[in-house]
Amino acid sequence: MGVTKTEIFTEEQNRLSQIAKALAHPARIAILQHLFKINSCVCGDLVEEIGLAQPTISQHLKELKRLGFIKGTVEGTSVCYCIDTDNWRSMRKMLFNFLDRDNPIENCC
Amino acid sequence: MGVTKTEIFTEEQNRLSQIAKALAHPARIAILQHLFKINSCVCGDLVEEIGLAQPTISQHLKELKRLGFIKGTVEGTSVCYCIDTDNWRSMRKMLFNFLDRDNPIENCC
DNA sequence: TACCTTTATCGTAATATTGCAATAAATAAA
DNA sequence: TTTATTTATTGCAATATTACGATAAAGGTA
Repeated sequence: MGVTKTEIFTEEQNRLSQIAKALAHPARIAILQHLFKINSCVCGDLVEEIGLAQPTISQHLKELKRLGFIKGTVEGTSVCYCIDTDNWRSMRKMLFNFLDRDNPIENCC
Repeated sequence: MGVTKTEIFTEEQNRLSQIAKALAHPARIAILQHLFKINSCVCGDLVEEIGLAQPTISQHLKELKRLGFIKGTVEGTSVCYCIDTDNWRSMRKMLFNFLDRDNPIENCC
């Protein structure tokens, strides 16, 4: 049917997959990398930096903002984006907790 | 268009987004969690464990296998799945490297 | 006010994803 | 060989995602 059956999964499973989904596009990875690289806000140079059309970048920014990875404040005619540090840390922590396991059985199959 | 423009991104950006995409579904999170929980292989009880139809689970397993998160070996009529430890660690490392940053500027906006 | 700049939204086309019934494939057991 | 069991594949319908042109919205400037 094309729609995920969220109701049969736990809160944690749904949350983890949502966080992962936000990172599941190279443009959104690139946006986050750029924000960390310049170590401050970004005010509109993402379109030339990344090479997608302005509406497309706007859409990706909206998605990152929806999940809480970034926040944006209006500054004159432009909007200033930066990492939302608190949310970034909490989502990173969730992913770390999930990923930081090791299967002690090296060759079970 | 609906198709991601992979050619304008770096190898790393594409790889990271692919890894994230594999985790971007609660069923695949649940499968991996289950594999870690039982701490060994799983031979076909995932359908009842998760609650999706058998072809759907098979599809998710295929995707996890394609990315290298799990591996499966035929064992009689059934197939035995487990975490692919080496790949798991290397993909985890990539995600860690990407996620383990902090923006020193707390409130730039 | 009129104009410019910047970002968001709308509408739409192309493609991808999710889910499952039906069925095939593979192997074990009778 | 026939039958049962388990998993993979096919085909399809419903929905989601990606991308962008056109345009709106918001605020600054002349």
